[in-house]
Amino acid sequence: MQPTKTLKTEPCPVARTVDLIGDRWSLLIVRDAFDGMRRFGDFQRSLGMAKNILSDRLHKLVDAGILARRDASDGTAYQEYILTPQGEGLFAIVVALRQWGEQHLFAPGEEHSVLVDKRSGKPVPRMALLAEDGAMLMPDVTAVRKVT
Amino acid sequence: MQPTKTLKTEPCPVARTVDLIGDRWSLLIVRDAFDGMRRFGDFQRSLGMAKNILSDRLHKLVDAGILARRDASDGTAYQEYILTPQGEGLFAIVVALRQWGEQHLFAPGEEHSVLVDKRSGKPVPRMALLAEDGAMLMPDVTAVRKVT
DNA sequence: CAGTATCCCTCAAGATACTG
DNA sequence: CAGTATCTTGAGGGATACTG
Repeated sequence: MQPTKTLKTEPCPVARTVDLIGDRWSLLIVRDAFDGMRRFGDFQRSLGMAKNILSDRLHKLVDAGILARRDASDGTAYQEYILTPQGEGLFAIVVALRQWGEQHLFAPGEEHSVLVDKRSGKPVPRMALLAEDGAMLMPDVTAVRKVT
Repeated sequence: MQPTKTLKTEPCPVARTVDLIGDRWSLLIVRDAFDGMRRFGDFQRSLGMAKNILSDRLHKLVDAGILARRDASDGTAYQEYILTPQGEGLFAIVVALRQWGEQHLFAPGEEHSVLVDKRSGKPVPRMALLAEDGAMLMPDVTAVRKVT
């Protein structure tokens, strides 16, 4: 028996994604990367996590093709971790998590961070799933189907 | 020290959401609930997880206001678990996880499930973050800001 | 069938010391 | 500063037996 069942071979994409990044830290590292963070120490201070765990997660994210490890741009001997195009694809996930949390996990008036459009300075609208004609797709008009 | 640092009081909504549902099973239970699943045994068979863990997760999801526990509609003595409005709000997260997984975690031609619009039968478009004027918002034109 | 209770084990996570 | 290595702990997860 494997102690924790692997979901890597599940036919459901949700399951595979959760298996890959559904842990306590990976998505928070990615969030910080979206925020422009690149260096080991910056992540570590920002997240307050143990360095060995951070090291492990960074390697896993690199192996998964989500982050790329590069020589630091400032000429020091160190590395920096930047999002790959595949990693940038996680934006929708991070935004969806953020928007749900903003709406449901803060007391009224409680301070929290919001995502804004840099150009206008205004908070971004709520993300939604749209049909081809632009209508909002609610859960009940969608279904899961198998394809190859 | 608490063995696992709590993120419940973090100012970042992403962190709080991850703390709440960022585990191996919660989002898969929610996924199944979106698929119309309601009964304990159905979840258990679908997910293949230990019953005690399922019991624990269902309680936590109920406590979090994501699922509601009701008497079964078929007159049996048992309960069913259905998504609350707050739980339905997780749709965007599940869809975002699904779409990223579809794109990055399957070999070409490998069978997987897709989300379709029931009315047209066609796969739904990729979810994206849109500005008020309908333009797609890429990560680099957004920033995180604190508000109260 | 729908759970709850118990036991066990693994691994994620943390603390700390160490190296280049 | 940027990591790696080692040790310890406890929570998460699993198997199984039990109850209504």
